[in-house]
Amino acid sequence: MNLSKTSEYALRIMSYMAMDDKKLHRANDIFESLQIPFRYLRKQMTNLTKSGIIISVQGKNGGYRISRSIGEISLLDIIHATGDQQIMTNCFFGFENCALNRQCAMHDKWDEIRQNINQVLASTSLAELNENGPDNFISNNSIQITKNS
Amino acid sequence: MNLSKTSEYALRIMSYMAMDDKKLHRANDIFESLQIPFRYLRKQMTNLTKSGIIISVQGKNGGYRISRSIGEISLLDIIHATGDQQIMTNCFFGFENCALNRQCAMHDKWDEIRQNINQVLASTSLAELNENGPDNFISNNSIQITKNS
DNA sequence: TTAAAATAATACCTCAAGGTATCATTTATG
DNA sequence: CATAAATGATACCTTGAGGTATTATTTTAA
Repeated sequence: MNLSKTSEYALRIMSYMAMDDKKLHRANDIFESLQIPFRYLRKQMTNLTKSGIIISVQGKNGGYRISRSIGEISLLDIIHATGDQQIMTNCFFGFENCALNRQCAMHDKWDEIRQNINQVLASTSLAELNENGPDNFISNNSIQITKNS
Repeated sequence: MNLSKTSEYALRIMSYMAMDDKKLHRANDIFESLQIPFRYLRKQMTNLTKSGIIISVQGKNGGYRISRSIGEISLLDIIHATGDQQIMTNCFFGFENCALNRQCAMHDKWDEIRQNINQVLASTSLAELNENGPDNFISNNSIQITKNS
């Protein structure tokens, strides 16, 4: 009933990058601010690049940059970019055909919740998050983690 | 962003048992109707018994029965009975201290969603599900599964 | 042109949720 | 009392998400 860790990470990464949205961010900088396991972060930056939501510049002085205007990127876009297409689409009881055939006893109530969540995620942009105050989405319980390459 | 399979199963099991709430249901009957993997079902029936939401009668002619009035059992109760206490309590970004210390940029919007979900789950009883029509929460894409004990 | 600093690719490891297998225990009934 | 029919306890297997390790590639700049 929560987002996957991968989606949480992606949301934090994109939020962080959006603070300076024209800058080329190095994986190492993101790691030092967000404390996401470094090698996993690296892997995911590549995935996000493949999804097109960020672009990468290889080689020395390389890094990552947000590919579009932060006003045009919704939280739902970010979640989708992680490959998590199934955000709140399933039947409450987990029935495969619920949406198609007969509806389960929770269908209407659950559908309302799903639509609500999707609406909030789709209508909240990175730009809007930024307006809620700088860096308040960065972890505030930072136990220092060492990088190990 | 979905319930655990275990919680889905528990909801289906309880919904099924609620259709005849005074009856002693055998695991085998529940299996034949719901097509939940038999041995996993058996294990979970024992877990639900330990949680107190159902009672078990051992020995020949034994089975399981709902322990309280179905008007008094909410969907949230059932989810909690599976040990899933974390239903929609977490920070959107996954920060540990968000609720306590500084709030993340999504705190208010997300809190509203969480409260909404919890309110619906806590206020919907098994009795109410039953009113939505008999057995419409039973799987309708039943591929016959064999039991193997 | 070579070394250093960055990302990319690939393969592997770990752990918990979901699922399976086996044996033990309880109880009704012939 | 013995058997069958039910649940209980316990241990193990499987799979995918999350995480790690190693090597390759790209690019800048001394």
